[in-house]
Amino acid sequence: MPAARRTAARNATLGDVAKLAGVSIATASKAINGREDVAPGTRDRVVAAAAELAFSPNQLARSLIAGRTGTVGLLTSDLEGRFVIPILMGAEDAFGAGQVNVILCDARGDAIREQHHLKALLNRRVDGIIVVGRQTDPRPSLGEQPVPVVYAYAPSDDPADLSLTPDNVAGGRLAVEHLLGTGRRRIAHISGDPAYAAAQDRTTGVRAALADAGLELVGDVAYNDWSEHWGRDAAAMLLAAHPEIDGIVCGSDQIARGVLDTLRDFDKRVPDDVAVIGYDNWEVLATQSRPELTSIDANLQQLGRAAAMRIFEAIDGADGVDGETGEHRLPVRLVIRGSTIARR
Amino acid sequence: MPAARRTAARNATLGDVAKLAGVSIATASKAINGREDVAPGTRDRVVAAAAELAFSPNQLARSLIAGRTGTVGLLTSDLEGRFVIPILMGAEDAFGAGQVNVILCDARGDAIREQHHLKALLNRRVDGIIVVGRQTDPRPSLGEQPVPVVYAYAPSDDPADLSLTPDNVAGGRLAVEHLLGTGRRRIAHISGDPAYAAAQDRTTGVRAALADAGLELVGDVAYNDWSEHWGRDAAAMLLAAHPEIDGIVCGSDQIARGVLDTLRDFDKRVPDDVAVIGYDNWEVLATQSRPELTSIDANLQQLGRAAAMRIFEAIDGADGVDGETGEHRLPVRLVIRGSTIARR
DNA sequence: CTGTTAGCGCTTTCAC
DNA sequence: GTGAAAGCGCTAACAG
Repeated sequence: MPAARRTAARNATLGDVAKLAGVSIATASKAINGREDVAPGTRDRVVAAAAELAFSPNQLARSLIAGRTGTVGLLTSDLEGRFVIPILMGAEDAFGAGQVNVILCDARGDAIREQHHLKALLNRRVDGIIVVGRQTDPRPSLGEQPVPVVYAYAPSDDPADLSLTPDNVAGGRLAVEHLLGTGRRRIAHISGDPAYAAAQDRTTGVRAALADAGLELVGDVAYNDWSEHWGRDAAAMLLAAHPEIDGIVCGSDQIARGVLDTLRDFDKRVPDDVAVIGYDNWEVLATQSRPELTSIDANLQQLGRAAAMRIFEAIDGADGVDGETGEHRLPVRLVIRGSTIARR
Repeated sequence: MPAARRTAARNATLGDVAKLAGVSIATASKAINGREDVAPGTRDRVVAAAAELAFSPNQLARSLIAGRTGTVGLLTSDLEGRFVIPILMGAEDAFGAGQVNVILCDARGDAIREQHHLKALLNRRVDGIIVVGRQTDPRPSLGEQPVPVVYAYAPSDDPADLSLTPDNVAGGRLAVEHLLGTGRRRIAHISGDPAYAAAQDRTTGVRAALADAGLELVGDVAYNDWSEHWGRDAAAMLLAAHPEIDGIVCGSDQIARGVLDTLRDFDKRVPDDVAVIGYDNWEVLATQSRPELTSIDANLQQLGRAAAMRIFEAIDGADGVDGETGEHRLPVRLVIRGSTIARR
């Protein structure tokens, strides 16, 4: 039967170490864990024995006693992995390397599968669960659970839950303020599916920033979907109707890529004639266009970090005390590239 | 202190269930696990009690006894998550929903961090480890470990390890055979970093398929990096030197996207004048170009599935028997879109 | 069929 | 300082 490489010898137990060091299991335990009440000489013998046997403490047994596993479940339906990977990296790092491990479960957008995974995670006694949606629209709450649950990227529809989401309103604002800062005044906005909260929020920010400057959008917001195809078509329509446009805020980097294509077809120079700004800072798209795309980054790694920290705060906090609830919007960040400011 | 939603009551234990059902813990265990030797009436009482208490068996305790956790560690440095997510999905599915859970660790390309994660995974007593590289070049072996290790996507540099990689030679072949099938005869090849095994292997396949048809590549293989930028530049150079080209095999979808850009600049119609084929079938790139990209898909989900199955075969197999070793190349697949065959 | 007993590997009192 | 003993939650013999 085909299989993987043969494995090395079975793991040594604390008992093996104790025997080799000539002490009791209890003493070995104390020595290994650096407790004070062990004689220096004994400690050295135990540590040497552990090294010799390549002893590695069984985390299962420890967790069983401690009632804590140091693991977090990440429940997602983000098939692309675009959002979930940075969030996972942030969660892993929340308490320094190797303190927390993440069990990643992909529900593929299926509620049944999500329930299965939820149950599996609880059986494994994860210390908490981070639910990562694939859009920023509210998603069904998991309800009350025996461990803390934090909703990341997509908020829960239950205000009694804690949700951490990127501040899309601020993102829209940031985009427009940057364009205004580069001297643009005739700004249009092309976005994705208007049913998405992300689309609405970003537009709100865009409009607010323009209003603050005494300006309005050129034309209506062009909503449709988040694709490059739509970016191309929408830009063509907008430019035909409003040739004076000198700046375009896009709802996603994909849309922005399409917009760049069309601007090229129209012989418009970017950023000289028209500045373009994307959203998501999806590197593979943003850094490979010509020119490269200025974009809004949602700081997802920090979001993941924050989510993990909230979980352990909830555990460590006084029992029975309500945790923070509601939707918290985390700051986003502008990443400037050549599509808004010409390279020297 | 800000924290997550308050948690529900502590988990019930088997003891709680047994007491409520008026039986011993052992009997409760048997009933819960559907063992035969329990009277139907008793079983019902136990099940009812478990339901009432929302009992969920502590997997830690079970694993401690069984010597198996039903978890697999996924050790990666694929920051994008482009390869690792499909592999993870495959591994999760290897034995039906919820049987296996995956702990995903991102080493960020740092050897120290990788060692930390490896140790953490072993302490958690994962049943095996899948190592996912970010390119198909051989990577350093983890050496002998107490659990089976399978290298996926990137092979190990130690032939004593088991590695599962996509068959890049077959992929190059497949690409050319498809172009030949659409009547192309003057085929060029633009690829990425020639130091990558993937680049060399794909080129080997490309050349072999052409030779089988009594043909040769038009021009030299254009190697540089895997970017859209390079795709644009290389295509411009190739078309200037060889205007007769009617098919281009690209080493990545990113390169292919750049090639499409240049073909447009040169007023070449795709696929009528020139057919273009990408590699990786990265949906966000392949389905959003104009026209959409035909590409080679590495079947990573199947690769992940295979990797997980090998791990459990190694565990279940006779102890002391060597597992299969060496690099195994798994079949890839052609995905046809508009860049090689015109839409009706 | 059911319950008693032992024990997975570890930590933690609490005597000595 | 050190070690014996109890126990985390569960399963697996083995008696009854």
